[in-house]
Amino acid sequence: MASVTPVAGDPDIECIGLALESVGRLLSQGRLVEQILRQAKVDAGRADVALLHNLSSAGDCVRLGELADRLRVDAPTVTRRVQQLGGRQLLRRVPDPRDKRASLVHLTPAGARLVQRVLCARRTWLERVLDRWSERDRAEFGRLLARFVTDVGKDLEGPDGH
Amino acid sequence: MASVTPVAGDPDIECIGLALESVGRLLSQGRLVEQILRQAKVDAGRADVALLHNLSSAGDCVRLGELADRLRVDAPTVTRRVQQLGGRQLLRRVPDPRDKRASLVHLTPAGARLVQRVLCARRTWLERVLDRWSERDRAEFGRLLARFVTDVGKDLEGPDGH
DNA sequence: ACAGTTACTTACCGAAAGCAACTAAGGTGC
DNA sequence: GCACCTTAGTTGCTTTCGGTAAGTAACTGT
Repeated sequence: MASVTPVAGDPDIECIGLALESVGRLLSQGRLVEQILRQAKVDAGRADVALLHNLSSAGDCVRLGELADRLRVDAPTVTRRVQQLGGRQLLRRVPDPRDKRASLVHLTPAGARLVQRVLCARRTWLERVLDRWSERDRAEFGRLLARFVTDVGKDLEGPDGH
Repeated sequence: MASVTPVAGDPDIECIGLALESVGRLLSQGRLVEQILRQAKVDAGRADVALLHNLSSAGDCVRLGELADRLRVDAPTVTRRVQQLGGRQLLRRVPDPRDKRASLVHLTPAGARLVQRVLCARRTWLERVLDRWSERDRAEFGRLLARFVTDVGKDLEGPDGH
């Protein structure tokens, strides 16, 4: 019993679904990511790195709420990470001059260096993994993956309003 | 400060890395997956589903250790999941006749039905997300994603031996 | 100016997985 | 056949990550 899907759909869809499941497990499940972080001599969890990286690509001075939206987590999660990272001098908070409820966050030089180390380690890892890929496959993979991310994002925002 | 990568590498690599980060967050972080599960009326976590699905594609009667290898988690994790899923009659354990230390696991009909519901919901979701994708892009995405998974797997096993 | 909303915080909880230490069963050498 | 090591699984404890609920302070529309 078990084994095959009785209701067969588009085989490409099944293939994507299966691979996506594996990718999700690989990427989320400590192991791989933490290994890259250790190698980058970075003492921070995945969530920390994601926040810092996001901050680095978001330009200076982002509000906490915007960070939450970008990371697709909710407010308390961002609050905690920011507090912790602030304590470690990896980012700094300044009050928003236009809204006294809010605060703006920006990377410190140390935070920026950390992000660079992570990006560098990730690039090294990816280059190793994609070693035998053709130039064309890499470009195609990047393009499709990016498109997938935006389409999933749109789908998440679509049904229940923003 | 911040913003761009001072050390630029292959732009495709950067693009893939960036998208991969997003995909990882999307797939690991409850939200999306749990939404699919809820819609499939499945009362089980991601880890449970991953185990059951793996079991379903592994054929009958797999040992716990083999499950751990396939899922890339360690033994205690599998033990706990199997205990819980066994209690819910979604899988059954039988002692391994050839090794009294080990036990074999197989899906029950209820477990197989659960997996089918999840696959079905996932297919529906993916079809919606990939709605406007060309046939060619879907096929290409599936191919590249699958290749990526196997290459990452090889990389994980390579350095430190299996 | 008062009600309602927004931005963030605090406190509590659950899911998932890792590590260390343990038990039981299987194999090896002598 | 008996020490000895290895392997399969289990149990207990810890960490990381994130969500929900409830609260406070600041903004905003009428």
